[in-house]
Amino acid sequence: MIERLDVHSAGIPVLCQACEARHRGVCGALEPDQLVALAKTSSKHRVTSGAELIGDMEAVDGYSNILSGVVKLTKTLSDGREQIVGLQFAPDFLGRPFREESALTAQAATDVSLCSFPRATIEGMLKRSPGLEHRLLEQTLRELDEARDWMVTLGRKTAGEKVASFLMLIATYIDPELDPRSGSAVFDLPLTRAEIADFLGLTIETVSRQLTKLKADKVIQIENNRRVTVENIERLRFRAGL
Amino acid sequence: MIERLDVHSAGIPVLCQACEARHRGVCGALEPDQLVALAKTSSKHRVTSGAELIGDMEAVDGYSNILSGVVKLTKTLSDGREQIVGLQFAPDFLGRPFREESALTAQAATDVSLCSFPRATIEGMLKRSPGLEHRLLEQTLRELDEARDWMVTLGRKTAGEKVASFLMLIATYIDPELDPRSGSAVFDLPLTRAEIADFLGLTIETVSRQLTKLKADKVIQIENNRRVTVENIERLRFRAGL
DNA sequence: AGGAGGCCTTGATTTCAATCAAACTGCAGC
DNA sequence: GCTGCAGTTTGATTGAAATCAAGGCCTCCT
Repeated sequence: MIERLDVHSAGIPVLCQACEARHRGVCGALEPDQLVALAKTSSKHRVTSGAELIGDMEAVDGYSNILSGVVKLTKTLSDGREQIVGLQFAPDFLGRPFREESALTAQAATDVSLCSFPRATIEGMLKRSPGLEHRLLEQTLRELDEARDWMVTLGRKTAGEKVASFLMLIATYIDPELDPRSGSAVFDLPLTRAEIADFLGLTIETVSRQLTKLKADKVIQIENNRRVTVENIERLRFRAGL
Repeated sequence: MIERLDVHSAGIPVLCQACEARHRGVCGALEPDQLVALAKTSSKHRVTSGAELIGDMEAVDGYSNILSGVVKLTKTLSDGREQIVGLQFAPDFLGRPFREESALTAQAATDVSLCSFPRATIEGMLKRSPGLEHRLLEQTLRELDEARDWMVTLGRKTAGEKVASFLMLIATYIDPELDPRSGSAVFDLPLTRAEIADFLGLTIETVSRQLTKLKADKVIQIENNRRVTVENIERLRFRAGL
C-alpha cells in the first residue's frame, strides 16, 4: 500500500499516521494540532509477555493506547487468590482517569506494543477536548457491558459453559465480523491454562478437562496447546449456555 | 426546614430545589437554564418494589435519576438462571446511553422514587454539555470498579466470604462514613434471600445457612429477617476475605 | 384473632469442581 | 540430540455448595 499525503493525513504526526488508535481508538477524537501536541510527549514501546504495566511496580507511567497484543487486568486477594477482571486489546485505552491508585494490576498477556503518554498531558486534554472524553465514555460503557456479561458467566454458568464462553469471547474478538450463529474460526489462545482459570474462576485442571471434553465431542480441535479450530461456531455457542 | 431564596437556588426549578441529584448526581453539572429546560420535560414518580423499570416491558421510558430506594440490574440466561449484575442507589443515573436495546433488566428492589426524562432531552444535553458527560463518565467508571470488585467475589470467594462481602457492601452504602476497620452498623437488607442469592451466584439455601453461621458466630444479629446489626465491622470484614 | 401464602430455615443426600498426585509434552538452551 | 522445565493432561479422592425435601415464621388480609 502506498502512503498518500492527502487531506486526511495533512499535519498528522508521522508517529500517528498508521496508528490504529487514530481510527478506532481515543486519538480519533483529536484535531491534528492536538495530535501534534500529544505526539511530542508520547512514546511507542514494546513489552514482553508477563511485564507489569500498572500496579505496584508502575513500569509504564501514565496512560497508554494498546497498539497490539493482549493485556490482562487482575485483582488479587490478600491470600493470593487471583481473578482476571478484564482483557484489553488494541486499540483500547489503558489507565484509570481521575484516580490515584488503581486497585488492579495490568499485565501483558502476550507481547504488547504500546503508545504511552504522561498523566498530565492526557488529563489536560480531557479537560479541553469533550470529544476525547466522549470516546473514553464509550469505551468505559463497553467495558462495563463486558464486565456484566462476565458476571453472569462467573456467577451462574457451569465449568463447561465457562470454558466455551471464553472460547466464544476470543473467537469473536479475533474476528469481529464472525457471525456467532454460523461459520468457523481458527485462533491462538492468548492466555495460558492458568490464566484462563483465573479468568473463569476455575482451577487449571478443570479448564484442561473441559477443553479435553470439547475436543472429545468434536466441538473444537487444539494443536500445540495453543491453536484452536472451531468447525461449527453454533455448536460452541450452544455449549456456552446460549 | 425553611426554603431560602438565595444565590444558590435563584432560577432553579422548584422540582429540583431539594433534589439530591442536583448535588451528588448528574444534574449538578447543569446550569440553571439547562435545569429549567430539563425540568419542563421531566417527571417524578414512585414505583413499588418489583416494578420493572428497563427491559422487555419498558415501564419507564428514557432515562431517570434514582431519588430514593434500590434498583437491581439483572441478566437472565435463556434457561432462566439469573444473575444480578449491579445495584443502584440514589442519586445514580439509570439508563444506558448510546445504545438502543439494553441487554439487561432493571427492577425496583424496594419502593423507588425516580425523576425521569425523555430519551431525546438527555441525549441532546449530553451533546451540548460536556460537564454532564463528565459526570456520567465518573459514574460509569465507579460502576466499572464495583463490577470488577464483584467479579473477584463471584469468581474466587467461598459462600461464606460472599455473604459477608454482601453485608459489607450494604453496610458501607448505608453509611458511607463507616470505617470498615472499626465501629458498628445497623441496617435493613434491601434484598430478599433469593435476590441475595442471585447477586452472589449462590442458592437461597446457601445464603440462609451462611447468615445463620454468621449469627451463630456472633458476627451479626438479625431481627425479623431483615434488620441486621453488626457489632464489630472489622470481624465481618475479616469474614469477607479481607 | 385466624388463616393463607410467601419467605426463610434446617436437614439429608447428591454432584460438580477442587484438591492431591503423577505423568506427559513441547520447547529453549546446551 | 539430549536435558530440564514450565505448562498441560489425566486419574483418584475429597469437599463445598446444589439439590431435594420438609417444616417454621412473619405479614398481610379479612
